Amino acid sequence: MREALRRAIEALGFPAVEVVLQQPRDPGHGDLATNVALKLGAQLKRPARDVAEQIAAQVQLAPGIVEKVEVAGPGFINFWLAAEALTDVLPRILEAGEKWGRSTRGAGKLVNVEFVSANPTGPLHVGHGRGAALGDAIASLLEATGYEVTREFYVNDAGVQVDRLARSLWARVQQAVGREAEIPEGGYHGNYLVDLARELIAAEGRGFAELPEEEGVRRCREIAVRRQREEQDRDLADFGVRFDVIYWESQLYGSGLVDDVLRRLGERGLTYERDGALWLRTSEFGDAKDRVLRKSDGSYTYFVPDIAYHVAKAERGFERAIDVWGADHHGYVPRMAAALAALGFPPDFFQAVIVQLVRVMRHGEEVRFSKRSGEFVTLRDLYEETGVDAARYFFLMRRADSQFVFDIDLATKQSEENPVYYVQYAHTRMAGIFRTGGIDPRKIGADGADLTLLSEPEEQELIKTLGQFPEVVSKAAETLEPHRIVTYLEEVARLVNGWYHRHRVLGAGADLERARLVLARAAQIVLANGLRLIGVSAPERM
RNA sequence: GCGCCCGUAGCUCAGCUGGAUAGAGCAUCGGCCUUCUAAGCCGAGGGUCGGAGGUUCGAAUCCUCCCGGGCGCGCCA
Repeated sequence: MREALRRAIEALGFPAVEVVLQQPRDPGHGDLATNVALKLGAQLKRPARDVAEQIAAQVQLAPGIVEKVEVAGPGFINFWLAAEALTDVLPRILEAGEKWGRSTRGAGKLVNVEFVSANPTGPLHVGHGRGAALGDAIASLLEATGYEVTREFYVNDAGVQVDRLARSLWARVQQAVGREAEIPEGGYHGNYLVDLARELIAAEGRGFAELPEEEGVRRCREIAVRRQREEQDRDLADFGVRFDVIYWESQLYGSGLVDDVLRRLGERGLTYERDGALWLRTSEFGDAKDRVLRKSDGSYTYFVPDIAYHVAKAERGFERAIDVWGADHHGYVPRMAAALAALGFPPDFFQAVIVQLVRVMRHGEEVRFSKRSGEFVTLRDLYEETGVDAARYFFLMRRADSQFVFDIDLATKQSEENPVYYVQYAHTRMAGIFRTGGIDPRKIGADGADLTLLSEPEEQELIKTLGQFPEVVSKAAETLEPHRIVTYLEEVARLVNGWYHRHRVLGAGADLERARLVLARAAQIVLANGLRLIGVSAPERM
């Protein structure tokens, strides 16, 4: 099609332009349309309609594909496809089954998708949940487009925050045996540490509190970190998110990579000393200013291990590193990109996806959360109340960079007001047809079915839309935007529900029923595949 | 003050590498259950696409400025 247009343009002696074909939103404008004549008209300074007429007359299309060509509006060329060409996609969907929508664009390249990466200092909150849903869906999208994906969680177990956690727990241990102790400055006040301290005393005996402070804090650190990590993993697993690799910051120090990175930057002449500190010339690579690597007291800033961590990703064989970061970290993107550019990494190696904060509304008012005060909505609280499907769907139905309001009341409604069920219900209805008909959906084939009988407008629209799924998946993967899948699924569900309501499948007459079963099966496959990509179940019954 | 993101229907948001009358869900109003699940369908009302300029045959989409909201701007993590 595209090729035929290109040839026609060439034959007419017009300059070469990119031929863009799109599906017009108005069915009155055909099945496919192109605006090449408008582009050419502008370039040639000739009326676009004349150019369009010439192209339309010149273009030679394989018979049986296009039924009608028309020039319309300011110079669009509209095409109407023949019935066979349109329904041609249905057997392909049935044959591909679970694989429908997949592609091999990624060509087996290794990609690392790092997300959540919460400090091991407390339970995961709703913000982590949005990151988890997003990262997992991005990973799934990349897998669907042929990448080899590793889902990774990075643990800052060597920093100040963990130290504060350890000292906070130690203080709780002292309190548990009746001593006066205060949570240190910047420490963690959450009740989970009170519980953990009590547990510790129960398990280890009161003697635990008598340990020298240094050793007590050290053991508290180990115990608290292990405990928090276990709890986070449980929260994530029950949310349907699993990681292939948990990468510890402390691993980096053992590997010597941290010092190595500093050395490599120095060799390239990209560092300098000033005011007793060591600086990296990130401003030469697009950052707003240079950054400190080693403070004047001799210790490293967190920036150094972070750079080393990303270098390690490359050394582990990954060709792309995608990080899902909260909005509060967006300022570090140019800095990290600059550091990696300084080390000679290609610009497309590192990509950060910024996820905006989530506000949670309940009963019409905002639920505030803060780790300091120990009062917040945890991720587990949220999905235990709304269900995993609803929570994941809500997190993904909006663009990552939109600040959005999670309405718990809406998500928990078991009624038509809840958008989660809309897509699932469309899938359920298709399943219901097969169940009622006593048909095994996996055995439905298109062989021998006369698909040209699917001539109702609702059927034509639905078929066209089902055919777009692979493109939608590719685009979503390319842009790292899972919400495109949700938007698409809602469109499919709307068309499915409208079709289902207006036309019967079972009992429509032998030939028509046969054809409609193929369409119902194709719709079910697309809905199921799309839901799987975003980590939401596709139920048989509701 | 500087940087990034956002500003589209009453509410929550799609649409943004420019294209034909700006979409969905919720909310409001009116219809539809003897037939594959009404968690549904059909219809109606509702918009200066934050504002002002500019580029273009054509701007929600690109550019500039302004207004409003969020986040970030440390030898903190």
